[in-house]
Amino acid sequence: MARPSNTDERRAQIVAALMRVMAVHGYEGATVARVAREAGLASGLVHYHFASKADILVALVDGIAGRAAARIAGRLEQAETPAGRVEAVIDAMLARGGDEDLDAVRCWSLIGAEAVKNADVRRLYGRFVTSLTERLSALLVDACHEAGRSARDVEPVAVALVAMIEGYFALAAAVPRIVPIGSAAAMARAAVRGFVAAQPSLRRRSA
Amino acid sequence: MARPSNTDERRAQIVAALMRVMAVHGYEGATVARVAREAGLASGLVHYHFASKADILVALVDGIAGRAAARIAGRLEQAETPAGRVEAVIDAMLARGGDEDLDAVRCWSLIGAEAVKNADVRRLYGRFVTSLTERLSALLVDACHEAGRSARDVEPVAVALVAMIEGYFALAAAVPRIVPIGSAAAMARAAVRGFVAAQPSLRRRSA
Amino acid sequence: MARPSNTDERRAQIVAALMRVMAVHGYEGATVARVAREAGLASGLVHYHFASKADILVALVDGIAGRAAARIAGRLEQAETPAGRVEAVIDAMLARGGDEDLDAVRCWSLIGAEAVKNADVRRLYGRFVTSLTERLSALLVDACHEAGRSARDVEPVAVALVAMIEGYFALAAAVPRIVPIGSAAAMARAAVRGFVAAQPSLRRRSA
Amino acid sequence: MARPSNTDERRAQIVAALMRVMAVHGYEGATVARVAREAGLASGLVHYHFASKADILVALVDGIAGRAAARIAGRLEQAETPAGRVEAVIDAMLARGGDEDLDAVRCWSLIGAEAVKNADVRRLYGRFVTSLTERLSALLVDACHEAGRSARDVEPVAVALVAMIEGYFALAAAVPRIVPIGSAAAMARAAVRGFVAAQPSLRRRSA
DNA sequence: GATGAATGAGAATTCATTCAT
DNA sequence: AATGAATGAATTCTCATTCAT
Repeated sequence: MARPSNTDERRAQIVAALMRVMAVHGYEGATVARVAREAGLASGLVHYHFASKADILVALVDGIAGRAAARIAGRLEQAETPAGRVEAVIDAMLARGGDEDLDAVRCWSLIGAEAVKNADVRRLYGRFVTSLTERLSALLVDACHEAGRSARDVEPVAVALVAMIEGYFALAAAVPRIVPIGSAAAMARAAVRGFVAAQPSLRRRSA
Repeated sequence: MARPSNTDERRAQIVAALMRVMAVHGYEGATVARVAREAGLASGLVHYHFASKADILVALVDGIAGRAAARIAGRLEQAETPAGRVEAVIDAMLARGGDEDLDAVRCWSLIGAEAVKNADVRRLYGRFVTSLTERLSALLVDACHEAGRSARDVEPVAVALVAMIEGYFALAAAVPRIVPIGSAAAMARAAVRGFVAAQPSLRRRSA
Repeated sequence: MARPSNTDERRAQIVAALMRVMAVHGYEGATVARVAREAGLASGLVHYHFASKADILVALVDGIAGRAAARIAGRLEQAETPAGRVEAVIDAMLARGGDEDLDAVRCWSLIGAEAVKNADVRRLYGRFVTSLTERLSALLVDACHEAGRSARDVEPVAVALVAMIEGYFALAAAVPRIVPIGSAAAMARAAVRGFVAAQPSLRRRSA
Repeated sequence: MARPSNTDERRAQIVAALMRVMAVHGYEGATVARVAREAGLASGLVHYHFASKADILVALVDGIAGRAAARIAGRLEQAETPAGRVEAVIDAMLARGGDEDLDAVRCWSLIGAEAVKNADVRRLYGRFVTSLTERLSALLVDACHEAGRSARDVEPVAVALVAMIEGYFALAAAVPRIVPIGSAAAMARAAVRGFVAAQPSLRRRSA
């Protein structure tokens, strides 16, 4: 009774503010005071809703990873062929834009760096990257089979794709001009095609 | 005249200490006091040799980038074919190991993040990445021509390669287990082969 | 008219919670939020019933001192000789146990410390200690007379007894193991006997 | 070379400042800023010499306990009889005065309270109190034997003496007026005499 | 060149208290 | 009465940088 809880909205508001501030100032530079000001809140309130600054970061990692997962799921639903599903994942990760996206990309890059020293972040970052790799591995197997080719040694390829994706994020965050517009997704798709084409055929005797 | 200057050694000592400390604690976590202790020096001395902490970082970026450039130059000398030269660059960046290397990789990943907000670092990081891209572009052109294929649209490919390289660094720094040993260079080479093979032939009718 | 006031119960509930929390965390460590949680109330409610945190402490001092006074009164009623009455007071203060008592003892010790800087607490603490001293003085006079001895210089003895009592509280609160079980009241009684015995006799020549 | 260390003086300076401030404001009220101001130092310097505020308190406990031990040792040297040695300890603890002493007494009372919740302080406080008790026990044994009396059950007496001493500190800190001047040591001495006199004689058959 | 003490501007965090509901 | 969100001042602690020696 009295005072219905608005914790969820407040937390979201704070996390969003952290993302915007962090995209400009980095994680250490995103002081609680700055985040609070960006969110239009008193700084004490931030700590009312989050136990520590590190917890806001964790929530941000969760949020960005969750939205990426949602985008992937959405695109996968509409894909019809195995190869299309691989491309759906690639597009979900690379074919996007907009200001909020740029902030998210910058933050994701900073999060990868934060993972080097912060165990919680490392766990979440590692979980996301690992699950992305596993999903891509599975889809690549299907894509190879559909093309009548062996699916051997697919995992390093999935890792390479993930590396390329993460690398594009790093470049977009730090040296935005270097990535030709629209090239990222196209190049990743091409890499997949090249890989599938290079796999040995399974129909040796059918010729 | 009395004491011969040892500034250069001292600076190198401090930069090396920053690299080791930063690999563990990140840039903000690498306090001047910690760096000095790691270097075995009094903390005041650090500021005698460097105007600011940021300057040490700049020297570190220079150092890591310079060593990478040297490795590239060394491998290029021994390469004999255009394709071999592309692979030489890839190997120079990805086919390595050892503890010092892991520190360097971690730092490079952190440097990429630092570039998001620090203009000096951004400039150096951007310069390195840009020059790597341009060099790869040129070598890819040669490799395509050698294979009798068109060299159109080579630049996005170079960028994709650089993204993959930077992405491997990010993964190795944050989620070391995920990259199968030795797979990074192999995958990058494969990607190049796939790209060249996919380019249209130049000699179709000249035969 | 609608809701019957429950202020008294609520206040008691809050004071009891402060005692439990304070026994563990000290007064500063007993945050209003912790006290409210311990009492099972919303933190805002605490300030509905008490103007300030300091007021809860004052109520706690009152409560502990009041219960001690009640115990003294109870034991005094059953004592029949002057010496027995002195011992009744000693026992009321020292011969007890139980968990709630340990909390009270700890709090009383903390209250003594708080009195050093907090005027309100000092007043209440001083009032209790002073009245205890005065009562003991009066009872000691009776006990001396009953034993046919002079009652000169009784006040410092009463103070010494009070000091011993307060000191036992301090030790029990901070170094519980050091006080042999049951020894406190016994030692205080012995001290009284020793004192009375040492007073000059009044009837030496009257026989 | 260069800058000879002055850490010891600085630490002593800071500890002394804490004692003065704490005697007025309590431990929580003795903010690092206030202590620094009292010591005439920049607040950062306090943390250069002490890792935490709690560490200053620990040093203060050490200091007060150490000075008490030194006073005891000094008086013991000059005592010649067993009974005199017990009184030497009592006097070392109770027969003193002066402003610095009042601060120390107040602080010691606060320290006893702090021991309730702070493990480090509890350890030091307990160690002091325990060693005081043991020393008094041993001296009481000698005093009893010298008087030709049994030394049974001496330990609770030592504890009672320590309780009285600590209690006098508590009273002096919180309700200074209540203790008649000079009465504390006298009463403690009297208590000891009463105790020894009450012990059974060892020379039953010599009569 | 070298040392390590000194400075002081923040940083995260806590918390009594207030207030809208 | 009751809730729990909101405020903002205060606190401990950190740290790059400066400086006396």
